[in-house]
Amino acid sequence: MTTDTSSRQTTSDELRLTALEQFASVGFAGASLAHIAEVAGYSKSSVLYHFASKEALLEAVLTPAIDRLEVILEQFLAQPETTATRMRFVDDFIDFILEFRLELHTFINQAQSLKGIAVIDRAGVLIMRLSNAICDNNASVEDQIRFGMALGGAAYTLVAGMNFSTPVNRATTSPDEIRSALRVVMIDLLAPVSVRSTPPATPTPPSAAPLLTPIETGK
Amino acid sequence: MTTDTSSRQTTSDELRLTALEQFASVGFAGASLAHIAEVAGYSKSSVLYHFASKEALLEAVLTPAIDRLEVILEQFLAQPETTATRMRFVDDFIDFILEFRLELHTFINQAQSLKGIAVIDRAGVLIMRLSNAICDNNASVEDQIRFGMALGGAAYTLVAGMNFSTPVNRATTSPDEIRSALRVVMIDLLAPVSVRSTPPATPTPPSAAPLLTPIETGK
DNA sequence: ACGCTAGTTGACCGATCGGTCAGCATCTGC
DNA sequence: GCAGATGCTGACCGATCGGTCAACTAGCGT
Repeated sequence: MTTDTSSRQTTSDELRLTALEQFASVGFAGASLAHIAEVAGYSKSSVLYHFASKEALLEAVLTPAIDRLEVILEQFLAQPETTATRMRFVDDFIDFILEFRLELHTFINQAQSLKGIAVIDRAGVLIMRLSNAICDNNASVEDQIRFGMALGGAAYTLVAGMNFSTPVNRATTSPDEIRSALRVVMIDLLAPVSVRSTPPATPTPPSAAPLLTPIETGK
Repeated sequence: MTTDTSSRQTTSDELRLTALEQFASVGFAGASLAHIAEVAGYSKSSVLYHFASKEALLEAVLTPAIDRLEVILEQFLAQPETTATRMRFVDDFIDFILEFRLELHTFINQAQSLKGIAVIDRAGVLIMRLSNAICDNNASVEDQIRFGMALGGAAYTLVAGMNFSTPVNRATTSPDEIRSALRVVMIDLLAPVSVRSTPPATPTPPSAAPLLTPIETGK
């Protein structure tokens, strides 16, 4: 057995990585086993030797990300909710997004068409729980939109959105710069929904509901 | 000739609509001509009679949305920039997103794999110009992320994100409610990039509404 | 030397893909 | 009546899809 616990790259790993890139860029339906194999430097038969089917390959590709997300969520739900734990949660979540951006992008944009596959359904309920954990009680439509835009927006921006920037921009932007900017925007997006739960003493005067001013929509 | 200028549904229209739904839900690669035809109630040959190829069908599906987006952008760029014109632009943009959510979702999430198709490339440069128009001078990384999250987040939330909500929620949420909530969040996201003089935002309410002066969305 | 297992591959399969083509209605103008 | 579009279809094509299978190679314990 090649049980190499260290960082060595096994065939399985290479195939998983290549498949992930393909799934994220051309979609699950658009990525053929033959093409994945060719890019990775193997034959289609080899792919099907390591993974029972195309669906099994998808599961193997996404499962680590979903596992990690589940850990983060459980850890957050296990503690009593304070501002500190909530911030810790947001930071963990940003770590997750940055580390598993391709997996997130794959799931976010294709979950609807992949319903029925185990890991996809599992991720679906996880996203639901995540949404409830952040918006929890009296989740308004606006709160749900804030969460959805944070999730879908991050997935898009970090994967597809970058391709619109000039190559110069992409090259000169350090990961740390992206991370801190993303953090600011994410917190800005999710702040109004989080303010609600932990104002023990300090106000938020009733006149100004957190950030929002009622706006009329003509039609 | 069936030049019916009124709202009658021609075969071409039915096919376009069905194709749009399929492209948005299972992706361009995953949507087969035979399945589109079957759902619409025609044969695959009929689809290829009205549209020269699968790519031509995609172009016919996306072009109206891109045309509309181009008009909005040109109109904004033609005027001197004031708070009023900028708000008008944001409202137009939200109208656009709501009306063409499926087209936007299709383009946003599959542009990278469809590069080379005319309408996709055209949409790509349009998005670039749009980003520059909103972030214009000294666009920081954070500004670009804000724009990307607004764009990708809206596309996701309005199409895929809704599927996670309970059916009850989906049914009881009126379009107007969604629209106004989306407007608040979008402006919240894009406000800092337009009012750059404002110091780094503390989540406290008073500083939050720089350009949120209530304006009728004349539509 | 031996058998066993893991890894890899090409040949092959039925199904489906996008696309072509000849033909069948239906309607129009003459 | 009929010539010519227009709309639509089934039969068919080569290519590619996901997946199966037998065969081959290389290493390892005995």
